[in-house]
Amino acid sequence: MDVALRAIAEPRRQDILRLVWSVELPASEIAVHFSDVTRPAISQHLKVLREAGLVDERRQGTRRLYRANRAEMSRLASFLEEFWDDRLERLRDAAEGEQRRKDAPHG
Amino acid sequence: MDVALRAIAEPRRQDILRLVWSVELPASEIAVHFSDVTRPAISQHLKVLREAGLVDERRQGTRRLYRANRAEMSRLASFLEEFWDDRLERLRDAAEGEQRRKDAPHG
DNA sequence: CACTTACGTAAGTATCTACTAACGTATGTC
DNA sequence: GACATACGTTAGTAGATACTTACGTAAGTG
Repeated sequence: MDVALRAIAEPRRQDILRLVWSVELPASEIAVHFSDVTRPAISQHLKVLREAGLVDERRQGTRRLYRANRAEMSRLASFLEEFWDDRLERLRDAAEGEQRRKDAPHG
Repeated sequence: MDVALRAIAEPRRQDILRLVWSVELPASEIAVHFSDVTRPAISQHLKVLREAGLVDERRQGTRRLYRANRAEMSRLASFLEEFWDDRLERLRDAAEGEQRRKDAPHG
């Protein structure tokens, strides 16, 4: 999960993800959209995204078609939402421990 | 926004955020929870989190009390959700162009 | 087969980053 | 004032990372 979070923390990879959000695109066409960077750099970003599960790859002849994996993106959004989750509050409680009694005695 | 995303991509800072999610804690007490790292390291992480707007700082005597900024975390979660948003789809459409017609219309 | 196309991979580099040890600073106590 | 406490900051370092150029490879074309 942290792998995916770190992958999407990079602006360049966010741009790539948006490009292939609902269209499948070959690597070369993705690279064309970024004039300030070489094709191998994009290839490396695609590798990071693929290993993070954020894009899927499909081969067609000599081409490799990429598309965003929305399910994985959804899990990523859920991860952030879980910061608000009650289950995590209980984990936190363990860390708080005595601190809580001092500040607000139950009653 | 990328600042916040990059800030939370670090597991150590995720742990810190969870600690101060609903309790205000002084820096030293936060540091105590991490035995494999020194206090200055935590101090530096707190700076990153503060500059990203993910925690608020309050001074009390010689101590500095930290607490998570839930509003900013909420905005961060929204940012990820916006990947699904129609507004972004339109931006992407510009990049797609004709490609869309050739493939299947997204139904 | 040679040649091209489309792409990943390797090697090298500059920059970033998470960390430690040492130092600086504000507040409180005597 | 001297001293302790709580904390940030600086300088330095090992490792990660985003990039470039050069090379490797698999699939198509003649």
